Amino acid sequence: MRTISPPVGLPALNETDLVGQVARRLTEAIVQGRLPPGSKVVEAGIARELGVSRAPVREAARLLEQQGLLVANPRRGFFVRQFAADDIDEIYDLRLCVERHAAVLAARNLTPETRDMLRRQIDVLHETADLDDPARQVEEDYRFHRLICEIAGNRRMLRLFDDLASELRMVIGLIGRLYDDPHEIARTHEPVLAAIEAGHPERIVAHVDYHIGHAWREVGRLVREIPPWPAAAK
Amino acid sequence: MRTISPPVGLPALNETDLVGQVARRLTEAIVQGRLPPGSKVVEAGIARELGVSRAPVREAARLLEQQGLLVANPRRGFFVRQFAADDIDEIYDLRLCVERHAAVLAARNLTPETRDMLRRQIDVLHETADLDDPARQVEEDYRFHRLICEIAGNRRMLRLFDDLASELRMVIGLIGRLYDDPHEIARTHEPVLAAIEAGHPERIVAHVDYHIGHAWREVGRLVREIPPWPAAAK
DNA sequence: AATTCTTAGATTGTCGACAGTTTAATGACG
DNA sequence: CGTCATTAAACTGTCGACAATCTAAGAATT
Repeated sequence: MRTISPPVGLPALNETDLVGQVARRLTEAIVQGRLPPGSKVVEAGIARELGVSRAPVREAARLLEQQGLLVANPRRGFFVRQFAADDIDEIYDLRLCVERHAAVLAARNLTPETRDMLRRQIDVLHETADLDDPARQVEEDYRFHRLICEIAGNRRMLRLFDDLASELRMVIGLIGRLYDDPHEIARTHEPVLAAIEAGHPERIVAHVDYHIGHAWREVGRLVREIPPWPAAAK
Repeated sequence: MRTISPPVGLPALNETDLVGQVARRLTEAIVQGRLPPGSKVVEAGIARELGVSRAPVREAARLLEQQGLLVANPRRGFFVRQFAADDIDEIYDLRLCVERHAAVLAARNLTPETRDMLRRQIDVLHETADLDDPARQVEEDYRFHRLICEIAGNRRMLRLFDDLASELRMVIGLIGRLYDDPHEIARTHEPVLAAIEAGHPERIVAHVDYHIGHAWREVGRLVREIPPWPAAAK
């Protein structure tokens, strides 16, 4: 005797989504540097470690490959991606191009609700700045930029942002720290939001350029300083 | 007794890349409309039809999912993507944003060689226009735009272009025809190249906007005219 | 000692099978 | 007749196995 289907339309969490879980675990391991760039990802090893078979691991690896965290060599296996300085330039070049556009669109679609969401996120950034938790800080930073893309309302643009962010998360995670003064970072988001609220395309682009350009230079500098990745084992 | 390894560094074609082959076959079937939008892609069926097991089919499907041709419903299978009018808008919005930038970068990197490649591709477009082969025409059109992205020199941007193009190819393939006068299309590429050769960012953006905007309106119109896809079987 | 050949171990690509879920068809009931 | 349970078929998610290939260690050769 089965009772009625659930009345509230809940997102229906994929109870047994092995592929997703494996993908998350792998991502975590990569970002935390436990799987250093250049190292081989042995399917059977991961599978044994997680108590699953190789099939879900393979599919998860393909996912991470598409996200740019892994590189596949046919008949040779998956390897953790190695980033060079010019990868950073590519990512930020594209990101800048897209986020400029996203911000302009977001301004066009801005409602009181979405405006408040952005403001609240800046508050969160300030709160997080006190926690001395770099990973969390980076995460909340992305959340702000992601919000802009969401408000822009182009799903493909949002996906692109997520892909670029996943690569950046890896790089930044490996660098370890990013910002010297987390509060300063929180502050630099404010003029971006102000420009969006004002709705002047030129001003928006100028502020986005300044903000992202800053991060670009910063990350680029750090990558060039600590270049040969931690331990390209194997 | 094995002779020496081949002296010339050839690309080493992946003899037995089942996943890739399956992916190509599937793509073909989708673009040609044999797998209509909304229809279910049964793994076992495809596998049997191609004489392989389900594993490669699954991985190929995941690939096409990332490319936006399929949609995965957990525990329910893969379905051929259904495009609505707003999908077209999303794709072209993003494409415009990216190609503007690509064209400006291409102008910056332009060499006599790459310039000639672009010119030659326009010639090819004119030649193809006489063939009355819409699919080929669309293909050569993409080749021109892709060249610009290649010359721009950002690999991630190129990949984004390819993904967007693969979605557009599907839509346009299903629409059947695209251009009334293929020669006119060939001609409209010329001012774009001219602007890139001249190297004025504003002029480049203006011409790219005009060219892509034209295609946007055209495709948008056709999609709205022939809206409910051919046969959303199943 | 350095380089090439040989061989054993490790790893990927692919396959067929099985359990659990979804879907469609059938029949019961209002 | 239409709605709701019941059952059978179809399909996905996952697994373990096997052959083909790659990798690395050791032997042979110069």
